[in-house]
Amino acid sequence: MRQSELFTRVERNAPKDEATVNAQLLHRAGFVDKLMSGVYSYLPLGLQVLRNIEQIVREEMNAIGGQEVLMPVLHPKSIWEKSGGWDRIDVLFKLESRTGKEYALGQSEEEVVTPLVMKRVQTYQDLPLAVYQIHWKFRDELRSKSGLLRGVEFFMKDMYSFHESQEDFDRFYGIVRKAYLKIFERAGLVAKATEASGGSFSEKISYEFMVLTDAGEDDILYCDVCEFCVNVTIAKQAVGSACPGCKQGKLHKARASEVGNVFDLGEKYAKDFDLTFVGRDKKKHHPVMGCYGVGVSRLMGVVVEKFHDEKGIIWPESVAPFRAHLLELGNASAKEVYDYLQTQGVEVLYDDRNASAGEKFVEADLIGIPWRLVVSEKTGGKVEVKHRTSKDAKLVTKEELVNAMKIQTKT
RNA sequence: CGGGCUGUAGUGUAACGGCAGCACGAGUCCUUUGGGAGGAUUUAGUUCGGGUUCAAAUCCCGGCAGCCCGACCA
Repeated sequence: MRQSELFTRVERNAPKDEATVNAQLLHRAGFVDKLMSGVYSYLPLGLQVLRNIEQIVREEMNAIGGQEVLMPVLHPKSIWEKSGGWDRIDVLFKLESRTGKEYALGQSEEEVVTPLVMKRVQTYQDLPLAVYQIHWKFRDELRSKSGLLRGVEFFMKDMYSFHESQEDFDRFYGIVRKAYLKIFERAGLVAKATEASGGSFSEKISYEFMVLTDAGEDDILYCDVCEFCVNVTIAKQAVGSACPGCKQGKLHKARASEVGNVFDLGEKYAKDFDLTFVGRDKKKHHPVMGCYGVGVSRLMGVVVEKFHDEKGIIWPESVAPFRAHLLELGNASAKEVYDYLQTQGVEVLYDDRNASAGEKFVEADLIGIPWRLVVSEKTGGKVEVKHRTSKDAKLVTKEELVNAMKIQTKT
């Protein structure tokens, strides 16, 4: 992609109202544009990051047998009355058409997926089943905040699983848990599986996947030795007390952002929508349901909160909008290098603009693409390669570039 | 939803109640080109409605919007 043709551009100043790093940097670097509080447009660079995260999530969900579907955002009132959500869920957006019909905007999709699955599940042989989608969600939050971290409209992966027994749900939960930790790891993050309350729809414990960041909204207690971690709102322990899990470590308190969650829905929705299957005992049963979310757009914000410096964003290679940022300085032309990299399948943003060297460097640091390549009169036919996190650059020929960019630098 | 702060050009910022200015950006031209270059020229603004006043960006009231704290976030 030629940067001269990119329809967004960077801004020198941060918007004065934004206090969080992700809101400031993503706006300045031209990744997103705020339409109103909690609602964003994703511009070319931002959309690419969103798609990259989405693809990681998709691959991991497919790997555990999830089947992707796309369900409606506009829902009839009737399904929300059946589950009781119409009156109970205060974040539910409700609309009325010109003929007076009432609708809801999806804030979660149990009401859609349960009847959908009911049409295709007859016996225990059809179970277990897991379907998911990656789509917009709407929640009428009283207060959006912190850039992409809490929106009224946000992009989310939601998966729903159906099981013939509680034991089978528990088994599957373990599989999803591993897949989730892998997703966050691939996005460059370390997440903790945290015990939390099940909310008003479930008496059972739920699990939240938390990334430690001061920009988050939750406080968690975690063990410094084992994996034990609990949301402070339901914690029975105090800061500094011994870990109830391993009995060795101490509990520490930290601020965190919830990037994923799991709910054990039991038989609630199956009963609401009368979803049954014929079991091995030849009798009718309600399946046990689970629901699993990953906040895709929030994840993008959390990545920026975790990976930035005073100059700008530092994208992990797995989610970066491009692998390389090619700058041509002065009268030199990097067109040949650009064409070559494209034949090698390297995603490259080519800064072919007529701008000063300093401006190009500053903007490249702000945008945060992992590898910076420079072609100038100084590089004498070679290309200068530098990782965003490194101070040192080296000169290589264009044929050596692909190899030179394989060397990972720790962020 | 309660409380606080704030609304001036695309962005950032000035202007005692008295001619709305500056910087960056954007357009054109010239010179520049290794860490936000220089010159010439052009472009673009007081959130909305009411009130006080000879006169309102400025004071008062209300709406709307943004941010922050809290509550909320099945």
